[in-house]
Amino acid sequence: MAGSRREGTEVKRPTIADIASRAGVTKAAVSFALNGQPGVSAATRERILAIASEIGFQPSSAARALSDGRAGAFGLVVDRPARTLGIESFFMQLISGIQAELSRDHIALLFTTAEDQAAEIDLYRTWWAQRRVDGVFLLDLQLRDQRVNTLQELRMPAIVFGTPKGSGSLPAVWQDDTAATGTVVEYLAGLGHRRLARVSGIPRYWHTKLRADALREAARAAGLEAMSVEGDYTSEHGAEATRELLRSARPPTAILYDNDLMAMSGLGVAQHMGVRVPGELSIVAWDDSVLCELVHPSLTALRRDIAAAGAEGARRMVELVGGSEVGDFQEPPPVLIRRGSTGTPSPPDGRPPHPSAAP
Amino acid sequence: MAGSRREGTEVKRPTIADIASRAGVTKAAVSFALNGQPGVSAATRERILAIASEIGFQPSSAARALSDGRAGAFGLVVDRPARTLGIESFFMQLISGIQAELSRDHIALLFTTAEDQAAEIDLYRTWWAQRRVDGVFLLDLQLRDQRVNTLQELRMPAIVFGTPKGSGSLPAVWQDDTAATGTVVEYLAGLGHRRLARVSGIPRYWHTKLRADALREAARAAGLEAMSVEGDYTSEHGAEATRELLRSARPPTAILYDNDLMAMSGLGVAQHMGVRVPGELSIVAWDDSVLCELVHPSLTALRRDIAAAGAEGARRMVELVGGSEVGDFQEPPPVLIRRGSTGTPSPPDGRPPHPSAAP
DNA sequence: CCAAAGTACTATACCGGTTAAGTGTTCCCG
DNA sequence: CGGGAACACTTAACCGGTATAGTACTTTGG
Repeated sequence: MAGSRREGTEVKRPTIADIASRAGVTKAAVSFALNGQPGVSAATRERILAIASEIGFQPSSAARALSDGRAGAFGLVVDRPARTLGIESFFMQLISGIQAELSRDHIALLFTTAEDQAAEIDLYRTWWAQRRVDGVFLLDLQLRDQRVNTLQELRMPAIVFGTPKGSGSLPAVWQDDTAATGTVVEYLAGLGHRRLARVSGIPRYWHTKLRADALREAARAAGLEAMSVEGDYTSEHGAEATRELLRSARPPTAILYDNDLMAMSGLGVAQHMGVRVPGELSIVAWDDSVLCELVHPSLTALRRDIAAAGAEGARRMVELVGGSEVGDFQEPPPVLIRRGSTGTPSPPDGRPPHPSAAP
Repeated sequence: MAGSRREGTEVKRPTIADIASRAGVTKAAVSFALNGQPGVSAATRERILAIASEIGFQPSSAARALSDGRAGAFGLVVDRPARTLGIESFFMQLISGIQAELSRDHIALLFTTAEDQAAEIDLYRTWWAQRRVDGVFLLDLQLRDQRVNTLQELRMPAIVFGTPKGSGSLPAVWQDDTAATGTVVEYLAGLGHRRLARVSGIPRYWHTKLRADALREAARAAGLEAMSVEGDYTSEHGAEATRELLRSARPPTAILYDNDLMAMSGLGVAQHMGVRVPGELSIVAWDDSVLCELVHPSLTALRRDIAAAGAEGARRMVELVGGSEVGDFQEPPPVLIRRGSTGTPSPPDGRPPHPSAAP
């Protein structure tokens, strides 16, 4: 036969029918035995289990999905531009945390990127219509997030990573951005800083807004000045925002960046401008990563156990599709890792900041 | 009823049976119409298609998988330690390239991390036994790679990203590490360098070996000295290896690092030791990324179109599971992006390398 | 004008699981 | 000793598609 499609080479994978005929019982009996259901004697169950493990039986995910209406898989979509690095170790950690929880139940994770939010929503609709997934994990909740509406409309189970704000009926696994911001402000105030700045992430994200509000409030409470410049997580914006802040009439003595990448490029800009870190400027990064340890001085950063959050989200997802009522979960507060980029600010304006800056 | 499992809230998703009853035909007729098979009149086909799109019909992936024996999904597993960042933008680009190709056919991608290679192999076995995937993408081929044996034994389709060496019968999408190494050596020799070094990746990887051999050969051909230090892609090893090289009796004037992260920490070490870059030391990174643009001076790097490779791999995977014979594919040669970290080496030993180094 | 061929379907089996309902034994108890 | 329950299964339907065989009706040709 010409044009053979590797016929005959396919290895027949065992089914419960194979086990049944070997054990001399019916498919139903095998199913009962494998699933721990009553209806078979201990001896028969034993024999069936032995045969199953001997021939390396694993149930067909498709057959099971078709039969019990569960896909046995969850979905995770990213629609951030792929080039904003530094955030990406986040995904690896999140995924390994999620998977650690799911692999025990042989649940798979569909992971992919999408061009934009519209494409992401399309993907949810398609996945749901095709019964590819039993639910999805949502990231980076936005102020009026269309995804939440769509998922609620589809009655599609979802767990939000980020913030319970604006998640509607969707359960959230969240870190307390407000408290974490307070921690940073307290720490900097304790060092003697009086003028703080923040280079924010994209303002349409909820966590950006929460952190902005928290900074304003914490600064007010501590009697500090606080200013904010908008960034977008890229190093370019981090650099630009930093230049702007340092050139201003009353530059801050400490800057909190919304991610590690911007913090890192901010450090580079400061050093390039002859501003000593931490002598004249302290730097704090939100999201700890190897990047923070890599630069000189290394960056003080807020660390969060992302894998643990992923695992918690996965657990809640399993409960949710199991039909339980699931509530929000607040992660342990992020820990401030103190490194070389923060310190007591140098004496106020008027003194020459450093030798080489003399006109 | 207590303990209700959200009964009654489930939205019934449409099936071909729904379309059939609406159109007044049988399921078979609907199937023929939807799949462009003969057996229905143009008018009926039209009517069925209209109903299908009106009710938003999408075929159940499980039913289709069960029926035609295809999972409609491929798998991708990473078993690198999650903390070696800098490499990770690689995955995002690869995945988006793969998905760009697969989404057209509504094929899904299962992505996950594994503790080690044994866990990765277990996962392949499980996926295959459960018919979860139709094939897998393999990364970071090792010298005697157990995964290749397992996949061949299972007759499980697979596409290798990396090198055709040691991939056995598995088709590979690969970049020419040998030629790329030659490009770098030529470039550095042209600048006047005579002593090159390389901080390698993990030696059990094929591409590490290929690059090592290529460097030795290219250096010999150009009449240059070449040395090699082993790294493992982490910044710690990059730093340590760099210190070792720069402290040696005859330090190199140029170092090629096997990834961006090591190159970056190598730059930090050099600067910390008072070695001017690129004056006294030129630095080249394998794998371009935002990191390379972020540091001062920015890093000369080899750039590869990872998304394009992913797309090519996905195309070949589809052909492979379709039963076609699929061969290896060589990617266009990586491009050397010249940045500030490379230049003409300063005059040979004996001159004081820099002011502050005086005893 | 009637058989052969084509058209447009229908009926049905199948993929590999799960599960409700049915059947034949054995056991227990009044 | 007879009837019901408990046990250990079997039978058969179902999930939602695909594919093959069969059927009724129309068209064609010698």
